[in-house]
Amino acid sequence: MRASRFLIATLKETPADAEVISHQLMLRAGMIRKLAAGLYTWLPLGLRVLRKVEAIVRQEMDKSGAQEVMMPVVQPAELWQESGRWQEYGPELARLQDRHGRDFCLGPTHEEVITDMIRNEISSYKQLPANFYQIQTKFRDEIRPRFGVMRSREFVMKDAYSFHVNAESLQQTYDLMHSTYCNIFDRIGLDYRPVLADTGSIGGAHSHEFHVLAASGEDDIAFSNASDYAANVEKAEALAPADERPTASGALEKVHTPGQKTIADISSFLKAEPSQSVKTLIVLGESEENEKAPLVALVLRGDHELNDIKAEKLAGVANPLEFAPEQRIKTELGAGVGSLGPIGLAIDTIIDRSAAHLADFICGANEDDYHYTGANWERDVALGRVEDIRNVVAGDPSPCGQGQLEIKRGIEVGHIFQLGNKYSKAMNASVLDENGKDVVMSMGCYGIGVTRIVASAIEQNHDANGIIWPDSIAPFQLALVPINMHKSEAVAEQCEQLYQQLTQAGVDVLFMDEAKARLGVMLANTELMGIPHRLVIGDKGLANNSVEYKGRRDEGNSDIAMGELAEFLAAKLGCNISL
RNA sequence: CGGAGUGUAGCGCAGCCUGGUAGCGCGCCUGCUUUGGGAGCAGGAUGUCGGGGGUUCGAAUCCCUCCACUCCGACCA
Repeated sequence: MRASRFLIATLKETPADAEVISHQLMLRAGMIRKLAAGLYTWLPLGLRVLRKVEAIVRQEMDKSGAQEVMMPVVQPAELWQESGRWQEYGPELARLQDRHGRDFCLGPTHEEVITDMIRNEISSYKQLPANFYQIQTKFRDEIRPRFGVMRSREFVMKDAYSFHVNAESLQQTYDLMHSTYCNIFDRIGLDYRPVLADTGSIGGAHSHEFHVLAASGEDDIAFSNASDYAANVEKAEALAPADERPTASGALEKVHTPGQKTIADISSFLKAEPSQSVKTLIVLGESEENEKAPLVALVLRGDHELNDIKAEKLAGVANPLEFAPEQRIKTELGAGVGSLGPIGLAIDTIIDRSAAHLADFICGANEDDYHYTGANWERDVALGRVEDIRNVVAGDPSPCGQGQLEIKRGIEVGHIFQLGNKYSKAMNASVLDENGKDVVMSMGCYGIGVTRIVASAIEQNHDANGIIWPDSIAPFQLALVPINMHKSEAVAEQCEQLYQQLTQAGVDVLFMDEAKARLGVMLANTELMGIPHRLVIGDKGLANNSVEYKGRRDEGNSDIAMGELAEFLAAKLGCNISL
């Protein structure tokens, strides 16, 4: 590509509304432009990267045996009503009507459409297992789009759906997708981890997320420092402490704690560690329709955080989790939220494993401005139902039994699920088995955020001068930079010849052929755009029969003799070049 | 939706408090000079000052209202 015929839309200054580095650099390098909140135009430079990511994803999916299809973005409401998600999905599902008043939505995902297709097209177990994928635009009307294409409303996703006669077959394809995803992220060159995950609103049993590790990530990932165990913090189990609970050593005492409400208040007021106290959260319990939900108390150690997802899955707790209104707490429990505790509490109480392990702890006395010290389970209050309801923290023992947990931030770029028969059952998608009997298919689904990969690659690969693309997805492999081309026929000729030869060898070259462009501008642009390899051709070098090479991560230039250039570039670019 | 903030040229911003000719830097166009790391000089183009309403002789500036966008919390690839 000749720079004179390519839109180089670099910016010197960082646009004010870009927060994270990948968003800033994508704007500055001229990859994307914002059209409206969460909607981006991909400029030629950005699209080149996006296409390279797509190509890798497509190759690896094809290699796994999956078949590519393309489903509509606009989907009829009937299918969503059939699966129940027309109601379940909420305002994130963008709905619209056609001119006849028929309801449609913009597809945020395609389980319904693929299941509809499969139930019509596949009727025998002999056609299974089968895995279909597409790379396509999705629309989710996110509450708060942010970070550029990292969380946009319209984005490109690779989504795949597999169909099976039984759970074993599903597990096989799931494992195959797991390794396919690893291949994809390995090839792109990302620092990532597969982690155990919650299945969320898509539903199903087993699930892994693939996270790119980056400080700007929106998820917390817990890792074992001694094994390859990794899980989303939402999902990571907090084990019960292994040792015995200490025995009570002090007497239960009620102390006046005027105005001390938060754990931090109480701890400093009583000169105790937050970990020596418990906090008591009141949430709504499960209820029948039209019935007032009962209150349920959740008891955690003072320094721990409630894990909503764990809590709302428990029997007796409303799903989704909802905190009780303060007014109800006050009237029904007789004390405000700052003074609650398990002792003498007349509602169902669920105690976190770590809180259950405390002895001589501090808790609210269920009377405003009073707390207990020296409280002990069994002695002062029955130790009722004990569950895991907290987020793990760094230093917790790993649930795998080896080592301790560390916590890092991750960007979710892929997610694989075993859906089971959630959709196939609701939509009556079945095949005949070898006995001629109807069997509802099992399904798996597998997503990759293609646009998000582009942003996360930048999050992991940049410096003060701009983007540093991994070779696998760079918009151009090599920048060809002439010095004073308009003055030197030798430079012009040599560049033109190199450009032709490299292009013919299949190398993606950006030839900075704008005659009067200043060197500094060209160099700054190639660095900002993150082009991994660069050749600078000038009269001085040519006089010595050499050109200058610099890798994007290299400290300085190296002079390459013309005679050795072909071999040198072939090694750098991993392809055959003859000059 | 709740909380915080911002809308002035393609981008980054000043002007607003205290009403009176719409500005600066970068970018863009023309010419000349320059050319081994974001050039210099000279000339030039570009604005419904987010929209609507009000106050006023007069509004970018004051008041009301609507809209958009960004950031902090719940969603997810």
